[in-house]
Amino acid sequence: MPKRADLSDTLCPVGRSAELLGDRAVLLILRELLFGRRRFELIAANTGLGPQLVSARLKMLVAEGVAERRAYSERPLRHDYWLTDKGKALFDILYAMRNWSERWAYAPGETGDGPAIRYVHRTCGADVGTAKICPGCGAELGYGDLKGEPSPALKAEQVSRTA
Amino acid sequence: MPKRADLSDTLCPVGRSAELLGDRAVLLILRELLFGRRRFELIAANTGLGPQLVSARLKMLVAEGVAERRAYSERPLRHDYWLTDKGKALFDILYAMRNWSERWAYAPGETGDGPAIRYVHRTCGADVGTAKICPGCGAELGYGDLKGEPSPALKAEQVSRTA
DNA sequence: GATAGTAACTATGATAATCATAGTGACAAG
DNA sequence: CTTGTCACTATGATTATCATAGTTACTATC
Repeated sequence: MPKRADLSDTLCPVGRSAELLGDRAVLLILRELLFGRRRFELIAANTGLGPQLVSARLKMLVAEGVAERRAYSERPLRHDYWLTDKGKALFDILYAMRNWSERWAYAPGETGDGPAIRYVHRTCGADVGTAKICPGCGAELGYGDLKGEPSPALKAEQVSRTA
Repeated sequence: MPKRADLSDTLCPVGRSAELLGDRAVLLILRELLFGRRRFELIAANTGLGPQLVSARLKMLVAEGVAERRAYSERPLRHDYWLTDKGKALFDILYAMRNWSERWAYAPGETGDGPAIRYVHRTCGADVGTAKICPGCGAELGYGDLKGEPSPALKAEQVSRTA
């Protein structure tokens, strides 16, 4: 393909974020980072993406100010990736994606009898289901407010990817 | 590139929707459909995508049950594209993208003095800003609840695309 | 009634992004 | 001094994307 058209100068807010998020690799890497999986090899394994793609996208995310690269060990020198505030704010989008999928993306019974990931509000303990505000306490739900519990089937899939 | 890896069988809800949404063309076309722009040529013009890409993606969206193709004229035979309920539910995701961009994706003053798109709650008239629930009446905000008003600069951009 | 639109597409060739696989550099452990 | 770990980089085959032009089936105008 020719160089993909650049949308970063459009004034449309959906277009702007589409430039960043309209890319499978980016979405998967952000999922990993939002789940607190920060190491290169773990991200590559969990997403199934090749190291070259992971490398290229992480560099881009750092350049965009969405993630930052930190040394977590000096000897041997090792780096991992953390979300910035700008990156953490993407939680709302990925959470909306999760909510849509739980409702529309599975065949009946495909996830067992519950959702693929059960989310609980950390501060009040309520199961939030797919709500935008906590049904227990009415608080808005943002980055870090939820504790996710993958279904047994999903957990098994995750284990098989890293094995 | 080789055939892109298929994620549609992953049990992760973010992975599932990433298969659909991790594509610039899809996001832009969904934006058009959510804004009520249903005709092929208009979608192509507003997104800047070539007709072949628009055609391929619309076919996919129809196959996925996100959109449907309807005849709006018999003589001459002409078709356009409408969102299904499954498609309308994607509003939450695009709205979250818009909210993120309004906060993080513009240089200071780039959009004038307000947001790139001002959204007003249809039923109560309140300016919702970038809230998830209406600050005026407390209602949840979904597809069709909001009336968007693009800033003068964005409106000019849209006009220039269709000219 | 021949020419010029209009709208929704399809066809073609050049280019570049992606994948799979293998390899590198710097260090630690046995 | 060989093996292992981790964060990458290198290479070649494949294919999606872009730009541009063309097609089909009508309607409207001259």
